[in-house]
Amino acid sequence: MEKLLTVTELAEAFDVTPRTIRFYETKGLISPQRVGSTRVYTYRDHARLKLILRAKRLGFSLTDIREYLNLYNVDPEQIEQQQLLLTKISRRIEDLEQQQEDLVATLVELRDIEQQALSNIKKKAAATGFTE
Amino acid sequence: MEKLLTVTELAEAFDVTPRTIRFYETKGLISPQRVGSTRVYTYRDHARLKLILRAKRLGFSLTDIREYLNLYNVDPEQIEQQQLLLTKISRRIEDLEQQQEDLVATLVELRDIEQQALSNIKKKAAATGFTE
DNA sequence: GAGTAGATTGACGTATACGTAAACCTTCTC
DNA sequence: GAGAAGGTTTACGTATACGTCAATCTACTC
Repeated sequence: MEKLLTVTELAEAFDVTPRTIRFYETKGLISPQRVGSTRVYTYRDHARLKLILRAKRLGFSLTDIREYLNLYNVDPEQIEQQQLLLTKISRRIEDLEQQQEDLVATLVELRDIEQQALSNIKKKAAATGFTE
Repeated sequence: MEKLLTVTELAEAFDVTPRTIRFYETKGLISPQRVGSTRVYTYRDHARLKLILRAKRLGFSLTDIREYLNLYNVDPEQIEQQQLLLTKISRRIEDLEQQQEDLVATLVELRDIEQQALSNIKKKAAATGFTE
């Protein structure tokens, strides 16, 4: 038996607000079943939201994320769809590789500043006479 | 002698609009000299904009970027400043390492989908009798 | 010196991504 | 059965990041 979640429960699981999840639904990112009018979320929805939030942390727009999620649902029988899928994926991968470069470069610089800060503190400590 | 650039020239160099650069100025991200009322940008401004746009690609908000740029301008003599700098940098680094994880995970999944698509196409080609 | 090219400062418009409040339903619980 | 708890939709509000004029001001150029 699968444990079903309410909006609030799912929201708390990922530290977002229910409003956010409902908003994503209006944007077509996630579509839970209903019991009456109440939304209920399955494990699959949980996994889907996880994907959404990960993509958000990477700076994707909700529209981009919708596109991204759709990559998972392409009919394996339709060759043309698969071909199109390949080109879309290629573009995404290129973007992410660019981002990876940016990330590495930024990390290098931050760690450099960090080292300088440490050395500055050391110097000052020595100059002030930390042995007293 | 240093080659000075106008807004439009700098904008073209990075494929953004002059409006964008002026907007960044109102946000305190970049502050060129003036000749009369006209903005002129030095090589340092060029480098600074490069940093800004790189951070943007990583999904930083302009406010975050302002903070980020300020990390470069902390007085090396003020130990307290340097201490504060260290904690700020640590947080940034943590964020970026999280992002790196996200990135790697996403890339793995995309490449997986890519392989499946390729295999789907291959199968279909075989089934349709591509030898004829 | 009239025109054109490119710069400037407002000021308003717009898309994205939610926050927030109002009004309304169910569903327990006592 | 009255109320509290948590769900729903609808609608307006808001911060961010610019786009898009409009009006104005030099600075050449012919």
